[in-house]
Amino acid sequence: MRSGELASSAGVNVQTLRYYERRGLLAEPARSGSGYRAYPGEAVRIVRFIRRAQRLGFTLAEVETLLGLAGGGPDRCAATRALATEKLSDLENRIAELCFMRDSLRNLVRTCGRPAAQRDCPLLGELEEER
Amino acid sequence: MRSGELASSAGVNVQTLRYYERRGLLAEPARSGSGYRAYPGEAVRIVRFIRRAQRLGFTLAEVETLLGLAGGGPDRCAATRALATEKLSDLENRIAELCFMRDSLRNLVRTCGRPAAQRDCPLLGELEEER
DNA sequence: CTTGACCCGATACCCCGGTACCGGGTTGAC
DNA sequence: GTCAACCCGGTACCGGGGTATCGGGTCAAG
Repeated sequence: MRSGELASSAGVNVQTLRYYERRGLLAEPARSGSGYRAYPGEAVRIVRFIRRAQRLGFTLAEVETLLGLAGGGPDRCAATRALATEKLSDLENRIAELCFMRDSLRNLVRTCGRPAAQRDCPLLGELEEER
Repeated sequence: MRSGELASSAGVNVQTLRYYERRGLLAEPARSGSGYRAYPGEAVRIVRFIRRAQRLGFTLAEVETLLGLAGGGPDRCAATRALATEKLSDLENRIAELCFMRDSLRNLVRTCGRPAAQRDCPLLGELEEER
């Protein structure tokens, strides 16, 4: 698969692929005789994975770590487990905060027809007095 | 409260406060005779709110919107509600994706002592074959 | 009345995650 | 055998979100 094809099927642009390659996120692919990159089919999944992780708020450096986790054998398990566990608690905190924010917005939507004093939004409510 | 005090109690640096002020996130505070900024006590909560929202993946532009929601009266309710609703579904999607990622990492932690073929991580597992 | 910690505005710079542009080579359908 | 569509490496640029630095004014303890 050439770079244009990979780019369009993974939904990124060609420059971005080269950028990922430079950053070490995407292994350097084989080259055709004339120097064109020849990606294996799995590259599509890798690139999509990168995008997904990014949407979830992981940085590219973290994505690199995440990709490393997948490859480690049982020999590297302790390190792998430590990394995964750390990411996990990070994730849990973020989920909890987002849920709080979500509940808070739900309340706002439910009550925002009322005068300010009767609204109920713990998140935004604390700012009601100012500005 | 002067800028240094606000900065340290909200956990940001003084330049950042000025940056937020330029961006319109933080109202211009009153000034002392000699031109020093004099922030009201609530500024601490506002700045902390900004940081929290950012950690959750909101951009500063979105934070501005969020701050706007708090102030809107019932007259601007329709617009407010629309914005809040939109953010809400956005939030819900992100929560769902993060939960998927969390479950996936949990499985990895649970099973990563086994040989690769017996591990169970839908997220990372799909990358097991390559690299 | 000096000295150190603080503040001011302005400007420049930094990292991240790309994106665009350049001059030039390759491919392949017509 | 030409022409559009693709690819190459290199380099420059962009927007977001700050951070650092400069030259100078202010405040308060000693």
